[in-house]
Amino acid sequence: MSTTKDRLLDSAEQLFSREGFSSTSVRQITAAAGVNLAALNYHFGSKEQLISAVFARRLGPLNEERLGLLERCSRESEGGVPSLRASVTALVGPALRLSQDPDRGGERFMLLMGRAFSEPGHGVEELVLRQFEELAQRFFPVFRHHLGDLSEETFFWRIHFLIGAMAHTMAASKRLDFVSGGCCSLDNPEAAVGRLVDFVVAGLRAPDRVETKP
Amino acid sequence: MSTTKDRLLDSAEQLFSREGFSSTSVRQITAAAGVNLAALNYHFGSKEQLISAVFARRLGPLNEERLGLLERCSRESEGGVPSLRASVTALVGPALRLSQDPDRGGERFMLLMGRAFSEPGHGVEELVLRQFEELAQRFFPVFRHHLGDLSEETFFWRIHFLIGAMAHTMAASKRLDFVSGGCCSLDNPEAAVGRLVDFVVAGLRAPDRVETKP
DNA sequence: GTCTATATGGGGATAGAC
DNA sequence: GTCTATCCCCATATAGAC
Repeated sequence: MSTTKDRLLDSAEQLFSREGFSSTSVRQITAAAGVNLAALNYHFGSKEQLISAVFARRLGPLNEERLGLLERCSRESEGGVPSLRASVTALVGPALRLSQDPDRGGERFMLLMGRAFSEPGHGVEELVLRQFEELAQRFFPVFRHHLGDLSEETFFWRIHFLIGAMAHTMAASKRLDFVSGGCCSLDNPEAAVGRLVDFVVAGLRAPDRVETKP
Repeated sequence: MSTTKDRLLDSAEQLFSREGFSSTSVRQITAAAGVNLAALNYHFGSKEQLISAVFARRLGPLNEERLGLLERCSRESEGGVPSLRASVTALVGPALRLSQDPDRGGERFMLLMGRAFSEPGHGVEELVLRQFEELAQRFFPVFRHHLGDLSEETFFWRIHFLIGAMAHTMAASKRLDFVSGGCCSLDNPEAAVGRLVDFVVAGLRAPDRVETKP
């Protein structure tokens, strides 16, 4: 039997992903969860703290999975440094698989990640960026090891593009349907991971043609 | 002298980009514009129609610029087909330059584009996708001409990644500051365009390693 | 075209009984 | 932990005078 707290988290995740944070009222959430209006404030204190809780529930395990994969690749590689392809896969694979797993929020949670940045003022942006810092500390040095030819500026720009391609793939599968006229979809996560990694690794490895200003 | 209508559009653009659509009230908008509350409904009919108007004002000229650039490249190329690099530049260049031009909404409008997709229910998503269709009709055949080796499915996935990298670059310059520890920024749009094009063209051209299912 | 005043409805949060 | 009832505030939209 699911607890009141869990039902609130589930209903909130679903409604926030469909309607946005501001457009979703606590009355809608409690009604959908089949619990009393006052239970929300009792368990979470406020609507804002509920929003944070919705994110924290998914983000922790996701990032642990990414770090665990990276570590496994490190141990299995000679020299202790995983290949660029393997490390990019460790970063984007868990996220894309999560986005197709209905038991862990599936597509809903990925839509929410997009919203975290584009609908500010709920404290979520900070939460997500803080979680990201831990990833950066572990992943960036590995990337840098394979991309020593790039200037520092170009290196970070490339990371930025990588994040963009990944975020868009997670959050915008509906737009993929649209641009492809229906011929592509995300139902095969492993193929999507492969395609994303192909694209990103080639982009990261492109020669650095932009002069850094002196 | 700016008209009431323009002042409402400017204030709305600014507030929507900072706070989101639902969180911004018509009272805030009219107060910031220094006009009467009722003027908003008089000129635009409703808050929703104002939102659409904010987008339509910027999106039309932007896409015309992109199509114009593509056409110019076509005329200047032998055979009438511009290079992959030139056509990608025609697509992403105007958007990145716009995002740095305060006279045309600058960064504000780019944040709004992100919000258009992540805060639904205001009719904006449809508006943006409709505008995008015209771009697709002109740009996609050129891209396909240079990427004949890819399966159709992989081709559209690559376009999807291209859009992701572009959208993220436009909307998320603050996150670039963050991931780079402050060493990168968007103040030099031409360098940013160059870096984005380098990354994207290399990604598009990567060999197709994913088997299409039979 | 612009204003004031108001109609009408919903929002988040809480006090206090059970 | 859960409920009811309620406080107080703000939302969008419009009617009707100027």
